[in-house]
Amino acid sequence: MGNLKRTHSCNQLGKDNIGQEVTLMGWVLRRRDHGGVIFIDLRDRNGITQVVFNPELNGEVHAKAHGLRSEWVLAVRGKVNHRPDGMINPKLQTGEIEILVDELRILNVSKTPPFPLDEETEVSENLRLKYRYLDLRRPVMAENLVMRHHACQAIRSYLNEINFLEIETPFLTRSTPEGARDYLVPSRVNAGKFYALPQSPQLFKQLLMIAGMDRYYQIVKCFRDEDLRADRQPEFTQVDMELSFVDEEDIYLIAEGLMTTLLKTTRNLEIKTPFPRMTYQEAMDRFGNDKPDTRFGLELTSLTEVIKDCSFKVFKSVVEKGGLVKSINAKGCATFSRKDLDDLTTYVADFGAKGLAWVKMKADGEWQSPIAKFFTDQERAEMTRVLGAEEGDLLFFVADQPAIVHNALAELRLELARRLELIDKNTFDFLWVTEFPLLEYDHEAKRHTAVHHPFTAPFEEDLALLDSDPGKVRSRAYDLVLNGTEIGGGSIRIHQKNIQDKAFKALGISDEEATDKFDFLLTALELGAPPHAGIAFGLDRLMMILAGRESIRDVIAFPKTQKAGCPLTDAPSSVARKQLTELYLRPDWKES
RNA sequence: GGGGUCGUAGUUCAGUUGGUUAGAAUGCCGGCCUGUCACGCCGGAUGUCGCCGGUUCGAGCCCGGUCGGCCCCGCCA
Repeated sequence: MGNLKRTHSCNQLGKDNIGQEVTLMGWVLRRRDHGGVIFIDLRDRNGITQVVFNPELNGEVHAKAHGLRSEWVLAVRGKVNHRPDGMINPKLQTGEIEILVDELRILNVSKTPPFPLDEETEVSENLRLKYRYLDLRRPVMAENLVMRHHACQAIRSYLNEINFLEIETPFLTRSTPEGARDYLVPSRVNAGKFYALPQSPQLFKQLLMIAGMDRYYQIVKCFRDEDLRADRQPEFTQVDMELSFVDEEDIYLIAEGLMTTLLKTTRNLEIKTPFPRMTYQEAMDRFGNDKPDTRFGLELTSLTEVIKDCSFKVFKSVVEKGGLVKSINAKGCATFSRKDLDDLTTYVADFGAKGLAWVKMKADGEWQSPIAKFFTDQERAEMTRVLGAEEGDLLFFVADQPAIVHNALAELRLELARRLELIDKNTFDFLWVTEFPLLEYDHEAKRHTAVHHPFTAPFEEDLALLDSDPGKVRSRAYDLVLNGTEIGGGSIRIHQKNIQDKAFKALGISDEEATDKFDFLLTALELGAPPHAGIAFGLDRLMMILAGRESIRDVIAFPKTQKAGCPLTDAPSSVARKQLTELYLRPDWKES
């Protein structure tokens, strides 16, 4: 760079700087060479400034500028010039000015980039990830990282202000049962033993409460070795927190304040608090899942009562076997074609529905439907009434076991909303979902597993049910849902050993196993554990929603592909035989 | 583990019923051009049609397999 010092960023200069001598450094975005005057759009993280090489002003520098190419790295020194009349570019922040270059230094040359770094071309994600450092030069991508930085700053200052301590917890820790598959790290100094990377700092943050830290937070990586999705990476970031001497209301208040701060910082939006709340049961009944998108209607209506004695065998037998019949009224959708209906039937089949019955509402309450004939006039009238169906409406029915009915109709509801464009992209609807069941039955493992995690406190009045009817026990867990995405969750924790013992028992964890795996926690609970509770937010998902992106990969600097690989570094990779033997791993592993 | 979809020039894509020399745009290279801003004009070069095998007189196109990207189901306390 010689004696040149950068004086401004490429988004900084305006009318007020006219006449000043400045030095900019950045990358060549585009070159417009007129034979005479040459324009270069110089780009850095912040924006773009047009720099001008005029042969009449400086022939030597102009000649040098002729050879500039895309993504060369430059330092330019020159005067800020008011652009001539009619030459102002309103699309640029710096569009009123340009730099008349006196000195050009080529800090580095570049090969022709493997893909254009403009905003127009849609480049395959694999290529973008292989050259992520080029991809991130694109302003849209850079803006996502800048927004994420500002969000983290806002989170830290908000929590610091209300007496939270940021405390680090180990990455090399022990594997615990329950939950996701662990990433394992072999121990060199302990033959045959393994660390696990944390799925969350759950137990450590509880131990920090027992240590009297009172309020803890951490913006921290968590690791889960499960398959990837657009909103799931094997390593992801949580805003993790834990508080002592609090109940649900304290958590809600602090979380709502945090979300308010985030929306203000990232989108300059004021949001309304307190957030609405809904029990798990109500969410399932009305929306079919525990993370309802409340930006639109299309709610589910139960018809089980109405049709339980009907003569339609499909519906009747489902009800007799403990199933449900539920329906969505798609207002005004009677114009859907046969193909639309077939597509939707195929769509819900992915979610386990064996069929999708439909009714097109005609004049005078008449049903146009393959299943109309199975019902009496009275039954049809009653269903029409319950669903509030009117001429022009389209009714969908799914009959099956509750889990399938709810899942299929919840997904149908979302698909209908997308097709009908019912979702306002500028709305941010938060919702607390509460009173989750403590346990759910795992048919494969033939035992109950924790819906949240094994350290979640049950409702006190439900404690007696732990032995008699464990599936009925409600937990003091809560999820925060934003626009139909679970962005956070937590619970009041168990802080008494006898309750924790009961919880392990209900999960089918024997005393021996509990002692083996969780002795440190059980011991700690007996040494003055305060009542405590916590919550964790998925930062990647939050940023994805706030940045209006479809994938968390767009808000992560170096994300993984669906195969959990990194096209840039080519991780994961083979390792030297010696590395394996040092770790007491058999180096000649073959697929059996 | 399963389903769907994509893979052709550096990039984004087109490629008919299986038929002769695989195209377009953009980028790249060269020339011209003093006010552009996705500058313009003229010219030029550029292909392991992901990979392997099969069917066929003949395969970018059909079939089987495989690798990779993306979306989804399962999975993700």
